[in-house]
Amino acid sequence: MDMEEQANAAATAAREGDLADVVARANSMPYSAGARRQAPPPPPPSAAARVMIPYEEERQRRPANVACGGGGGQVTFEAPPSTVVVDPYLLAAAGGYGLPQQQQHQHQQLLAFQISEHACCAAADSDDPMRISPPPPPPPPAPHHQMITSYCGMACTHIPYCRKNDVRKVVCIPAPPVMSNRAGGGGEVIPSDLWAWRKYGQKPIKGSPYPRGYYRCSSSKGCLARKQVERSRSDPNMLVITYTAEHNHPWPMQRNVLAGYARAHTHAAAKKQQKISSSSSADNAASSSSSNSFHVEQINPICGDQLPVSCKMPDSTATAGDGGGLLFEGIQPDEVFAELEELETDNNPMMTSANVYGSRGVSSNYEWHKF
DNA sequence: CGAATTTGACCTGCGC
DNA sequence: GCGCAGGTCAAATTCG
Repeated sequence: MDMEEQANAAATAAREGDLADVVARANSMPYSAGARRQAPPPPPPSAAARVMIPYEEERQRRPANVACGGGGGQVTFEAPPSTVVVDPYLLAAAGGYGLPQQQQHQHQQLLAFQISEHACCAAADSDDPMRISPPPPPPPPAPHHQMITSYCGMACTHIPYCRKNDVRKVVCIPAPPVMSNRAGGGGEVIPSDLWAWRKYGQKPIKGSPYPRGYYRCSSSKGCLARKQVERSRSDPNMLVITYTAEHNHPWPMQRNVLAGYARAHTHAAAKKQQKISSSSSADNAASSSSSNSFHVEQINPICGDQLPVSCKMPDSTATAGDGGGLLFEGIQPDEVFAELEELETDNNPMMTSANVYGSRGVSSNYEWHKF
C-alpha cells in the first residue's frame, strides 16, 4: 500500500465509525484553535509513573491489533513494537479500585495500554512500522476500556499546525445512561478520575446526536490539561474522552481537596436530580432507581474476561457533564482515599509509582512517551 | 459570596 | 471571500 492509499484507508476508517472518527480526529487534529492563544504546554518530564511491560511479553497474551469502537466501523491500530504502558489514570477511570489487588493489576495490564506515534505521521509514512490499518473485517465485541495515545514525536509536516509535543489520549469507557436533565444537553455522567475538571464549553457535533463537552483542569490554576467528553455515536453506552495537554501539577492527593470536590459535585447532582426527577424519570430509571446503582460489565476484549463492576452513583446521579461522581459500590470517597493510601504503601508498582509521582510534584500520572 | 455551569458569541482553519 | 465546523471565551445563571 502506498502512502496515498494508506492515508485514504485511515480516512475511510475514520469516516466509517464514530469512535474511529473520534480517534482519527484526535490523532490528526492540530492543536485546538483556541489554545493558540495560550503558550504551549512545556515538554513533559521523563515519565516516572508507569509500568512498562515489554511488548513481546504482552503480545503473547493478546492479539496485536487494538480495536476501539462500537458495533459499527472501527479503526485498528497495530501495536508498536515497543512497550505496553499501564496508565495509573485508567485504573481510576475504569474502576480498578473495586477489584482485588492482584486482579486490579491484571486488569490494568490488559485494559490499558498506550499507542504512541502521531496518526497523521503514521498514515503518511509508509515505511513507518506503526500505522493505521484499514478497517478489519469482523468487528469484535465492543471493548469497554481502551486508551489510545497519539503523540507526534517528530517534527510533523503532514498537517498544518501539528504540534510537536501535542499529546492526545483517547479513552473509551462505558457510559451510564444518558441523562436528560437539560433539554438538548444530553448531560454526561463521567467517571471521576480524581482530577478536578471544570466545564467551559459544550458544542453540538455535526453528525452526532450527542454534544461534546469541553473541560479544563481546575485542580491547579494555570494547568493546561483539557479533556473532551462525548458519547459514541453508534454506541451511546460508550463515552469517548479525549485528553489534551498535560497537568502541570501533582495529582491532587490531599484528602480535603478531593473530598470537597466530591461533595460539591455530588450535592449539586442531587439538587439537580431533584429538580429534574419528574421530567426525566424514564431516562434515569436505569441509573437512579431505588438502588441508586447501575451495573457495568467490563468485557475485556483481549482475554475475554468479564470483570463485572457494580457502580454506584452518588445520590441519585451526577451532575450533567461534570467530571465527578462515579463511585464504586460500597466505596465512599474517604474509602477511595484510604485505598489510595494503602496502595501507596503496597507493592503495587503502578499505584506506588503513581503516588510517588504525585508526591514528588513531577508533572502528572499521565503518560508521555517519545519514540 | 464564591465557585461551577450554561450558553451564545467569537475566533480560527479549512474547503469550496 | 464565504460558509461551516470545531474550540474557547465570558457574561449570565445557578447553587451551596
